[in-house]
Amino acid sequence: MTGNFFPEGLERNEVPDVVVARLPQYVRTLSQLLAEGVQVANSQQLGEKLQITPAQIRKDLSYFGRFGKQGRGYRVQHLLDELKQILGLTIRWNVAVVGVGRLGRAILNYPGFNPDGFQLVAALDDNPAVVGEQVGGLTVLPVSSLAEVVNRHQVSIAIVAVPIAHTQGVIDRVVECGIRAILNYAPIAPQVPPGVNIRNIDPVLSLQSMTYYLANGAGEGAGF
Amino acid sequence: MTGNFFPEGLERNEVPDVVVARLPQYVRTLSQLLAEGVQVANSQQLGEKLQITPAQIRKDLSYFGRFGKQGRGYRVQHLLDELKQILGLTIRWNVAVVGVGRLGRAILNYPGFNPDGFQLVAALDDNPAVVGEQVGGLTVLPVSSLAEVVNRHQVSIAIVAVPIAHTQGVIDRVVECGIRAILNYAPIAPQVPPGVNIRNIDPVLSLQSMTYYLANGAGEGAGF
DNA sequence: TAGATTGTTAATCGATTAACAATC
DNA sequence: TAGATTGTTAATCGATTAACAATC
Repeated sequence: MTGNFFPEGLERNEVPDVVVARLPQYVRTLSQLLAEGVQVANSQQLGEKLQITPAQIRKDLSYFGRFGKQGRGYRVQHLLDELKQILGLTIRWNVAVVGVGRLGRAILNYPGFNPDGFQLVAALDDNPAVVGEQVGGLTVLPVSSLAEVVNRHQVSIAIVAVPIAHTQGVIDRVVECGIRAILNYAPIAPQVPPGVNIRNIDPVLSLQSMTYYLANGAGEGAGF
Repeated sequence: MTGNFFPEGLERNEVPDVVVARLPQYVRTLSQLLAEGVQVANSQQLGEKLQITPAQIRKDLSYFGRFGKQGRGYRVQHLLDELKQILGLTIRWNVAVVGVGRLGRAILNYPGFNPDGFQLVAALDDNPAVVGEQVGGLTVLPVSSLAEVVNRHQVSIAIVAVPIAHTQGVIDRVVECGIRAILNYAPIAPQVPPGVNIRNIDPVLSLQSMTYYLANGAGEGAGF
């Protein structure tokens, strides 16, 4: 899609997933610092904000290049730009929401995706009572039109918020349409073929791991 | 709060957080198997369902006791009961929702928490226009009444869904009221003192780590 | 230049997996 | 009993942290 960002001959595959998962947090913190007018930050200061050791921050960044200056630290604006580039956040990503029930509606009306460059461009549902309705500024389309919608709008991400019983089936269809990134809100862990990314938003699992600590005394440190 | 569940003299602290985080998934899978009428399952079969190695499942379970029979496997009902007990899921947990904006409303109307033993018993907001309103069967109370509400309803978990600017402040107050488990929906990582558990539900972070793989070719295996 | 902080290598730590004796 | 699978120990793997030479 876009070029690749591995200057020193590093293979993409060498970057651990856990490192990639931290980069968006770095972007958040740097954006915040920028908004506060901070121009330069060192790994120590970033580490405090992020609750991560300075060594880890430097190590993480080293997978992608050299972004700091010895004796100084990192220019906030510069590092932010670089990380956004690496994460593909300079591109606008078109997103289709499949499932316009209670949860789907909340997602379609949630204003938190667009500021980060994610455009909800289509809403789909299989319930004839819902198709045609206007939700979050979009006309709900039948799921049967998925392939067409994906092509027409250049959709590369699907947010799936359908009942458990339909989730795996819907995700299979989404994958068939060429989608390679899925955000799933159903409380199951759907199977996807290699090369397809999926993340599950599952608040009940989070609650259920916390009750362990509530029931068995003591808590963790800073959570995770 | 309740008794502790470490038969062989195991210290609570020895169980890695990552293991605790997997237990709710085991519970899910076992519930599903039970619903399908499966009575016995071995670590191999569980591993396939969960996309985890059989060795890991056995290792994880061994932190808590011996639940299987050599040559047979695990009785689904029995293991499920044990894990629910360990996770504290036999208790009913009372939950307060702080923040009754769009997101808070979606949460209060979401039917997915109660079936798992979490009771939403109070809704609080600081907006005078919202206080007094009925949402999800609850009358919205002012945040100033938090301490009283926590005591009266024996609340031990807070779901916080307030704007970023207020999140840290609200969470500080929640902690002051004695809450030790927090589910935060604001897109920041609030600081909490040791002994307090917090989980952040942050779909934008999930999307932003997926764009990395979209922008830089290839995907991961089965997601995470 | 002297002081500070990066980038990177090596050491440590912890989690996952393999292997197998115990045992149902 | 023979076969299967657990529970557990030891080996491996990978991620985090410490340390320090390079360098701004």
